Amino acid sequence: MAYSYRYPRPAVTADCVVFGLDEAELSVLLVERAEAPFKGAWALPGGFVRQEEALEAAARRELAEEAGLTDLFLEQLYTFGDPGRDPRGRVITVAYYALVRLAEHPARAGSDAAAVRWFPARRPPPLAFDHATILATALERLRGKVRYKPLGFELLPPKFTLSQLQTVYEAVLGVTLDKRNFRKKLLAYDLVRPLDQQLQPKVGRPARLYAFDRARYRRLERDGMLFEI
Amino acid sequence: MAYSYRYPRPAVTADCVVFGLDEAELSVLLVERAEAPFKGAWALPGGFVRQEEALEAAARRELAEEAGLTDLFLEQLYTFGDPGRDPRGRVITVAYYALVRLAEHPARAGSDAAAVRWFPARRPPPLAFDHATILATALERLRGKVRYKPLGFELLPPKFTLSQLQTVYEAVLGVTLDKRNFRKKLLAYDLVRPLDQQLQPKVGRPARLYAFDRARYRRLERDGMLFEI
DNA sequence: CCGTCTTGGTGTAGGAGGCACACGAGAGGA
DNA sequence: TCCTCTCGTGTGCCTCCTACACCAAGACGG
Repeated sequence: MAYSYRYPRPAVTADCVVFGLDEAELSVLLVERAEAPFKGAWALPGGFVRQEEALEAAARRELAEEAGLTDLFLEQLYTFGDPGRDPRGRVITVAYYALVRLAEHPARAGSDAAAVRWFPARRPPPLAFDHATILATALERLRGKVRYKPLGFELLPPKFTLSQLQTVYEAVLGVTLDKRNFRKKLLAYDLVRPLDQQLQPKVGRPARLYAFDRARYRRLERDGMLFEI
Repeated sequence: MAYSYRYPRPAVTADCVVFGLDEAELSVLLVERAEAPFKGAWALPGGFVRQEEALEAAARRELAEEAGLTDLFLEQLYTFGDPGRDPRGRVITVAYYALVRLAEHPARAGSDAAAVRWFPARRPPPLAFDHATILATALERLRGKVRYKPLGFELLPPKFTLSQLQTVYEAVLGVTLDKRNFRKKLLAYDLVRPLDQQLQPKVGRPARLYAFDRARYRRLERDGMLFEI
């Protein structure tokens, strides 16, 4: 069976830049390509968009198929469509970026990929296609957006300590922040709710756990206030 | 002649949200559709991406063909691809937004459109397809980005008065700004170069002209300083 | 049991920058 | 000459940002 069109049409894929946080380093999930072109090279998870499938749905499906990831924060990044970016012909890629709690998602290959692994996001291996450009674009977007949208929480478990949250911001922004100022500013927004629980670290004093309060964030957003780290 | 593929492929279009500034109101350029579907309705300028054409190039070509616009500031906005957004079948639209100096570009229909007109960007007529959604997305992006990127200058002629610039920001942000504070803040960035020329308004005192200094902006950007209105 | 190690948690003072605010200047037209 | 209109300018207050250091709580080992 074949599909015929009067004019040539590009193929369309949805690819994902999945970020996770490994201790204090920002990581990106890559899959080893099982097929030519770039067989054996590392690439972003993704694949062709089906005819009756929304773009974001395609991205989520590919993540589930290739890496077993479901229910993650996912947002459209940019669309890459230069002729020649894929040796097979004209392929337009709608790129997404995703944030996951890495601890909950150890790398495991899904049915469609030879291997799946986390890599340091700022020191990736050589990538297939123009995926290095896509990754760089995603890093830039993440760095820009984390400052005024509550993305940082997506990289952490539902209950987290303020030190962990600070680590997230430091990893994403690539800077070090003052502990007292960070806590003061964050608590002033009233976006995190302190819990009556503590997290026992390997060594040192136990730390209080907090939870992100999405309802309060929406209220803040509606009132025109803007959250800024 | 027909093109056959093993799997069905979506058609891909590039559509543009073109903003201009008419006195103190933000305007958007729309074209009247000459063909079904939505024949006679207003729509964003745009059209199909050719096989060997980059996405942005397609957007620029359509703007030239449909509205005679060339050499404008253009940036990718978002990609819209829900099944069912076009009654002809699966169509994925890579949307761009553009900023032009409206005074230099009176509306005139190009070869491919029945009519071209400027409309108030916040009170558009009913639009074809999901173009109202695309316009709303563009407005939101513009409002967000104008605060930290020097987009405002793209809506003005190369030589402008500070009052005109303030009007741009007020139109885009939808707020009123204090004249003294606006000037103080802007001049502190050293991004506009005062000229030894004046603009004579219809009535009132003549105003000094300024020019945006792109080189200084790049330097500022490189030094990690961020421009914020 | 006590000392040491490690991480958690807290307050203040000084300075920069945002914001609110009013009036004289220059030009044209009546 | 006077009226009207737009341009252009400075200050004071108050908020928020930043820089900075020490005690607390628990674990572990000697």
